Amino acid sequence: MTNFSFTLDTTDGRARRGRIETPRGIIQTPAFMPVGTAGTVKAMLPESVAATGAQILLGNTYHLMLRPGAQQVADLGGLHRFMNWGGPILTDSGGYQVMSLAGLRKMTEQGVSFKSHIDGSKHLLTPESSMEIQRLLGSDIVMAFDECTPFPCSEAEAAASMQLSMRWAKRSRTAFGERPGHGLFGIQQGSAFHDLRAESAEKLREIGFPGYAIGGLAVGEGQEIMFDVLDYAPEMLPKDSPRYLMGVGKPDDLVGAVKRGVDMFDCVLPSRSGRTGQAFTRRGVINIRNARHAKDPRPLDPDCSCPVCANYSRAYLHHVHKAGEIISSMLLTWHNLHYYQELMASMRNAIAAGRFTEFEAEFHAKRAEGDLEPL
RNA sequence: GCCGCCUUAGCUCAGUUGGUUAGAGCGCUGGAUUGUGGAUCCAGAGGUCCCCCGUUCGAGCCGGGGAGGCGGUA
Repeated sequence: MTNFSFTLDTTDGRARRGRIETPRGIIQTPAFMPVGTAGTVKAMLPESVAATGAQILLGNTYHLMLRPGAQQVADLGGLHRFMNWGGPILTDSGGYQVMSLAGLRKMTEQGVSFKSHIDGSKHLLTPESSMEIQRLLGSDIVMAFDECTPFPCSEAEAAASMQLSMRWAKRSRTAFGERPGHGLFGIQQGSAFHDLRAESAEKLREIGFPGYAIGGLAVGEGQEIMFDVLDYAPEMLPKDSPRYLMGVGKPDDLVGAVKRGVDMFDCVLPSRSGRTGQAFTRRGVINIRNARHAKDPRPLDPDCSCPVCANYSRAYLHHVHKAGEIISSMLLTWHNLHYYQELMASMRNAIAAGRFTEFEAEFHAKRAEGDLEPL
């Protein structure tokens, strides 16, 4: 198991059950990757993240480049050792920050110069430097450097952005070179335009990657448009490689995307929402700060097997959240990540059993019931 | 007892020479958050301007009286 490989075990409709094998461990797909931007899944110990069932984490080139610096991470033994996570790590290339930090950067054909939001210092990210930084970090799955195309945008803008990302994908592939045990993923762009998505997929396939991401979604277009794109975009990518939908999403986004043939996801929502008081449950989303939870002795989700639901009441979680206590972020993030992993596991089981359609119906039926009746 | 200062939203306080529907921060009640620039952002509710009388076209603001609080002093 010294190389990087993907095996497709079962399909059910367009939904796929498979596994990615890396020297650092196996990733069962469909998979959800918790986001650990700056070398930590905020509010979580690595062993707690592992206990939720997560098999791979996401880290970020841009943030680690600024602080503490890629070379420093490398000098301290690489990101895995630095943050005490022994499993696989995927690193984003900085492409998302090209969009999200639009006010702090300048783009050229060569790459993107950023003005650090921390100290104002200037930093240049290019396909070559992004590959070098991700190599220094030691990430197992490296993402090509791209521009996450904003939404909405005209077809001409989407085309120009996609073409640039494809030229950068080629440069990323060249700069990545051959690194046994590590994989470089290309990223499809093209916004919500079918022909651009097709052209992007074709260019990526010509370059050749061990995995492919669908980028530029979940950027404000809404679920309906996103699903429209996912009705055709995954099929444009090779069947025998993992397909990674970047930045997605809410639980029902994940279910709809798996149904349409997506294998991997990452999203800040379970961790960020955990810090701002939102909990994901089988019955939908609840906001723990709402006054109706103040005296409720019941768990967040009575059907959840996580330690938070086993040991803490909504009333306690309400109290510690309103009091601004650190444990509030810890417990809600833990529950949310556990829920996401249980959701992925149940989808994997459903695909393996050939009953994804039934699973989807049950998933939506439970949510339609709504949250627990007030006491 | 006397002197001074104070009293406006749940709390801490702004409020111009008297002029439409009296504001802020925090708190409260909700909402948002999708490859993390979020102790963030958005919205809403909430007032007998201590009470009474007077002046005035018009008073949170001016005058008189009263109540309560803080400080000083004998």
